[in-house]
Amino acid sequence: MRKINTRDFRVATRSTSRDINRRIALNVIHEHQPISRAELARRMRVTRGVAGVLVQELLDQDLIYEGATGEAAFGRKPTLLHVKSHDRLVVAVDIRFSKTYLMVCDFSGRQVALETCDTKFSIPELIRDLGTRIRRLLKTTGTTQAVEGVGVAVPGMVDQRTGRILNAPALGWRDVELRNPLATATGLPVEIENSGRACTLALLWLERGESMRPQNFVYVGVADGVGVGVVVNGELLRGSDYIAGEFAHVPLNIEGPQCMCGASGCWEAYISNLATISRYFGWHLSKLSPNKLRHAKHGSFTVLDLISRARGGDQKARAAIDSTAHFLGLGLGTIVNVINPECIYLDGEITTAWDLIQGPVTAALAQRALTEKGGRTPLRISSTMDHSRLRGAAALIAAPTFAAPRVA
Amino acid sequence: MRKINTRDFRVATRSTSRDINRRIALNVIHEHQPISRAELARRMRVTRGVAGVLVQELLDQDLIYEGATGEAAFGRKPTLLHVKSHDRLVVAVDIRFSKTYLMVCDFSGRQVALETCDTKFSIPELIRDLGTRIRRLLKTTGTTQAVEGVGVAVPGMVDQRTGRILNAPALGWRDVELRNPLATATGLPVEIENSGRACTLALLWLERGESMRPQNFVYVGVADGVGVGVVVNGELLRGSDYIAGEFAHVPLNIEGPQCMCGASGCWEAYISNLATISRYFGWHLSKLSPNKLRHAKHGSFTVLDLISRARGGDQKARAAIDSTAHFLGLGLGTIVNVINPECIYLDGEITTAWDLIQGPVTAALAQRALTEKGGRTPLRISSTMDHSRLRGAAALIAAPTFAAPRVA
DNA sequence: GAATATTGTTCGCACTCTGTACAAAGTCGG
DNA sequence: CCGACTTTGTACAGAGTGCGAACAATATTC
Repeated sequence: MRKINTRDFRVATRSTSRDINRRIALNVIHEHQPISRAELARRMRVTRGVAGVLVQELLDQDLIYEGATGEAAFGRKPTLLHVKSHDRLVVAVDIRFSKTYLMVCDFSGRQVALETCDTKFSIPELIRDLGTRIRRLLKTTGTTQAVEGVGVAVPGMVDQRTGRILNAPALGWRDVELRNPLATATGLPVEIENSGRACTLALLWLERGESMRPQNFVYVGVADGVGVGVVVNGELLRGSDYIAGEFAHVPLNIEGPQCMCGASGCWEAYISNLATISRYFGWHLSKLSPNKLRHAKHGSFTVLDLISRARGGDQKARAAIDSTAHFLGLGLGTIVNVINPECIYLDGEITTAWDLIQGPVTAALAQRALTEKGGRTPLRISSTMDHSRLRGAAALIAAPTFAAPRVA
Repeated sequence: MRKINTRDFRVATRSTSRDINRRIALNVIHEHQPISRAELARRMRVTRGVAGVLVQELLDQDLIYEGATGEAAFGRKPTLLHVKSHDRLVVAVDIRFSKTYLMVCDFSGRQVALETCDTKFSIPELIRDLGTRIRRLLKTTGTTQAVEGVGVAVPGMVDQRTGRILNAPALGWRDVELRNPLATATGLPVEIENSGRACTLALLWLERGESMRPQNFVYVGVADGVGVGVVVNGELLRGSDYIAGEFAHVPLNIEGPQCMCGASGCWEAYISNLATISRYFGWHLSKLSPNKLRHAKHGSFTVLDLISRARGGDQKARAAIDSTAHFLGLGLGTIVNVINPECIYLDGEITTAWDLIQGPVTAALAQRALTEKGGRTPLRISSTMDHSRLRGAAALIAAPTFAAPRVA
């Protein structure tokens, strides 16, 4: 039951019905490929005549192609249809503190080329560098196919509409323009998004073959910080200024440890990798000197080391991880009470110890959830895909092809 | 950019365009009434021909009517159109611990009849009582017009889809069926909703004349408990089990005071009227005996008394209110970071002291908000309308007439 | 009274889905 | 091999849409 916005709506034209149904057909083919026209018609509950016309238009637009002839026990054999994704290319960029990753991939997220380089912290330098690298990358990888855009994932708050980076403390950026300069430097459309939300988009748009994603879910990625993405009704929650979904800075205790964001007691300050390691070494996060902080963040000792120590019998390591698990579950309880998703996807190094932390996490979640069913919200380990941030950046460009048309 | 659900979608038929445009026309007329066909055509950016046909259909369906002839400086005078809401009736029911309110009103929320009675805590008794009262109420108030349904607001968690009350601690109900028995008892369609969300629906659907509501906002009502409703893209956030939006039980401090919900340190435990009064008297909420608790909840001393003492110079009262204001602002900060609404509507007795609390509230909000602009999210005092819960209950029945049709 | 302006209706046209008929291409059983 | 049967894919008339232009109705201005 959505209210129509009387200030900004779209009336239906005589081609609106066809637009809607063509898009539905594309999605059904994408989901069930390879599929015949007749099967498509049955799944869409339209006549084969209409399905035939829709398919012809999608063929004309070069969005799908006819593959081999299929098998059937009886009657005429069907011609099978596939979505054309292997020759539609995207450049995905993942900017982190340590490194910057560039990937060329197709619309389904399949990798074509990959490149790593040091992160440039000066914006003009970054833009110049990315421009030359992207041009060279496309030249070397046989750019016979058209590249349709550049997607960029950044650890920080991004206004996805204007393409400005509002605040990226990890990179030291505050209110800088990135999209437009990069678009002119590369001559391609550019989209920018927060890295946690980019991962969420990858889950929403680029997962096929595996079990279907629900229309309502939350993604939680634990790394140096905590990235969260919220999907409601099949759509990423963006909010009025495109900065919604920041569960990382919901407090567990307003009198708790200082957080990087300036406030105190944020969930992130309890469960980030940095917090877990600090807990092990007995550091006080808020009292760390900048030097020690940098060392803790990018030192040689990682959460993975901590986990292996815990597995080796180190009780202090085990306690640090259990504590993180407990706080992780408490925060998930808040997400369940506020968003009530069908499931929550968890990502990050800490999830490799899922066998160790599952107990405390689900116990803490059930403790704070308001309903018993909410307490049993399924937690799924986001099958550690390679380069999920890069795939999310690619989804920024690929998604509009498949998205539902705006109506009413 | 919404993803199409390939398991559950709606293909467009040849009447879909007309359905969409007819509904848009109804909403534009509702928003700008009285309005002529030509003006409607201009606002919808369609030809006058199409607008004329849409209007004719709405007239045939008895959803609008032709009013007086308007004035124009030049040319033929327009016939003005109005939405027919005064002869479409609803029964609204608001069940509280203290009293139960019944109202007959029209589709715009205009009151026709009102009745108050003691709340029945036994479900079979409640249903029998409501059934007879509704029948009698409709008989005495000239039921020449058809009554289209019964909307019920309940303080507690409600599965709006099945009409079951999951948990209403204030009334002592847990997992009870209410909708279907009441529907058979009254012979009318019944919809049930949590009272906080009902108020949100009233804001979304039944406010005209005043300034337009945004498509993204949050409602926060502070009473014995705290009721919250979240509106995203013009739609109430319901979640996968219809229990989303429970910001009342997001923690401020997981080691804080015990909350009625069983968890500790919930926002509600810091800012409910009960918490404010307890703070004044120096009670510890979690240590109150059931007897004292009942007295505190329904005793003669209310937050309004506390406010008048504060205005009279009582420093302890002033401190208690300031403290509540501070915690209120901290929680609003969480809402801003998670939902990023265009504005937040505040309701409840405490808002009558807005001149006293505005400072601490906005300061605390800005303290926790991640962006400067988020910290300046407008807070609006929900212009204390009479019976906002009842109007929300009415909206449960009235809204489907105006809602956008489901497509794709 | 003629010119002008605005409202509201009508009609041919292009575009859409719907239902039916039909051609194409295959299996099965004799 | 041939006819009965099944399934796929296409073709076409029909009904429901929006689009654009023309036209009638109504009122003001000069």
